[in-house]
Amino acid sequence: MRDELPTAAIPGADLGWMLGVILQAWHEAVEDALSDVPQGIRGYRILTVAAHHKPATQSELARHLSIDRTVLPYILDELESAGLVERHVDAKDRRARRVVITDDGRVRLRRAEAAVQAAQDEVLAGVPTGTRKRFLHSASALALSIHSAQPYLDPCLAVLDVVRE
Amino acid sequence: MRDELPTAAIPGADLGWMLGVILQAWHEAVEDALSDVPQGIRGYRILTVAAHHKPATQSELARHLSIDRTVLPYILDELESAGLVERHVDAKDRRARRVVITDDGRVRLRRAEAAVQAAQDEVLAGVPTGTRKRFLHSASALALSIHSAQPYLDPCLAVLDVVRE
DNA sequence: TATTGTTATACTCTATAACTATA
DNA sequence: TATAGTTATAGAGTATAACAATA
Repeated sequence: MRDELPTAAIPGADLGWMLGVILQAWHEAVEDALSDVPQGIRGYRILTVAAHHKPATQSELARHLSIDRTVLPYILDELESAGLVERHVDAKDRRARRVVITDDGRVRLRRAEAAVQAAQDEVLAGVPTGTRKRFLHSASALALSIHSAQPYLDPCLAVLDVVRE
Repeated sequence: MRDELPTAAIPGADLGWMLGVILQAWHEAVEDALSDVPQGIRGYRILTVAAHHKPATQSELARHLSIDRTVLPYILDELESAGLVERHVDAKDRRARRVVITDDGRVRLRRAEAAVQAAQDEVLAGVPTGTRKRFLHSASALALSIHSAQPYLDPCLAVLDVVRE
């Protein structure tokens, strides 16, 4: 370990600071691009998971979004009253609700995905293609490494367990 | 543009999500390692800037930390009453206070830097050295690209204007 | 008895507004 | 008049606690 760290190169610009700068720019750009999706980025993520994974329960969604489960109801209420998702009682465990995306939800998601992609491209536009690729790939590897090492007994979301259509 | 994006590869794990996972892990580990520094990460960053840059005003520090200037007083109060920094009235503009680090502050910072480094190493330990290096370098390039494109008329902090001892 | 989802409440954090002292 | 720093207050966001339904 003890790599050639940019941390040492620019005092005050530690890794956390750098990631904060990037993430903040990403958030602003993407939140802006998602003005027509209820609850913005959170609503978008819920739609994404609902569309591409097998229906998750609210607890699973909460863990995936890294928020408390008590925050979910009002987010889902908005998505549901906008007709983008539905809460289905799980047949095997009638306490749990599976969040299912509607046809309208899929249409809205499709538009949103394009908008998010465009916004993200703009955030990344300041560095050359090679740097961009290296950043996306290494960030992906690192995030999955951290995520899969989470001490959850009950795993957050089987991120790799994707339902391919 | 339109690179081979992990975004498309793993639905629900967009760039913002990945950075959030990494940054959260970093925050937890580092905040933990900085238990003896008043105000944790923020206190640490203030000490770092005060030690390695020419003394910044509180407005400059606020912008560097991406917080409102009204949040700084209570942070500085703690650092000052712990004897780690001092507020010096700027001779050229008696309204402004320059935040200066004390000798005790430098000692505390030295310990803190080692602790932060160790914590960060642990966060990054899950991926191979090459990935780690690529991540740190590309993140650095991207963060500086975004940061220098900020629409501040009054620049946040001349990150490159470092005072080398 | 434990867990899912829900609601109400309390708490934390942040930003807004108003003030002072300088410019 | 505008800006740096400060303070008090209001607002947004979050978690804590208590509840009903189900396991």
